[in-house]
Amino acid sequence: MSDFVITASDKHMKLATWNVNSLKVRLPHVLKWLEDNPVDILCLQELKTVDEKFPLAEIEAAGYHAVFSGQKTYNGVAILSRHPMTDVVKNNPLFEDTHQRIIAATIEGIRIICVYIPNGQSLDSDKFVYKMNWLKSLHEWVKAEMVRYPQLAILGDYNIAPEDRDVHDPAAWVGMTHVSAPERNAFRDLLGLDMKDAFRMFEQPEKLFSWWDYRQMGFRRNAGLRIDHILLTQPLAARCTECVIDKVPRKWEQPSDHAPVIATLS
DNA sequence: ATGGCTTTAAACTAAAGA
Repeated sequence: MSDFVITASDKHMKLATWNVNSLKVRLPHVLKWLEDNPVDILCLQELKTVDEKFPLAEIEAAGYHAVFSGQKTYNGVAILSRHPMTDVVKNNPLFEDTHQRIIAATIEGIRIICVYIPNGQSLDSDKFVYKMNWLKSLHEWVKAEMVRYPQLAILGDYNIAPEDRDVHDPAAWVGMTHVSAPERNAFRDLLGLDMKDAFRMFEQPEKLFSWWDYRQMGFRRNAGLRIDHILLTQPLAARCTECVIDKVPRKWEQPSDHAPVIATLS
């Protein structure tokens, strides 16, 4: 009998991430998307609202627990989960930050880290220095967390297109943030902690992105970048059977400029 | 074309995003 007991780590799980670019504006999209895609865990970025205005009642009515870390106007992250969450941590304890860009929780034995990595603005800006310092500190923290939590996933908006094939027009992006060598090295350093980019574990369509510029009909021209990622430690990567980007909500009225990314664990 | 589009906060304009 005990041979057939299903333990938490054997449960089929779907993990997703979505930069919603204002939860106030996009709440109807989030609720509709969860109806169509009842994932176990959804990490959200760019809430752009304070915690007092987080739509907890609506999220709970949809069958989800929620933990969140918001601020006025900018940034803000949340984890929605069908299962209870424990050991919630807001921001990287190794990095003093006035921005709310990280929230972590343990769900069904999996350590989930939801990140909104800084944009960087331009390579010669103070914001780029901030982005690189932020990434360096994230690496240090994740390295330590992996020892405590062998089953660890980092989901979010990385604001890094890891390779040229993740960029609609690599020539047009030369010298821009999101594609520079230091940013790509920082992404590779995270993979170097023995993590897998879930999307690249599988055969994927060419030119599939997770963000498209609002301007100049970026989505219709497929002028996009793949900057939203799900990184998995080996024990989770071994269970990952699929990773997809869902372009459907990008076609809805008044969409976020990002699309959700979903990983399935067996 | 330091433009293009969207959001927020505030105030009829500016900052930030990517």
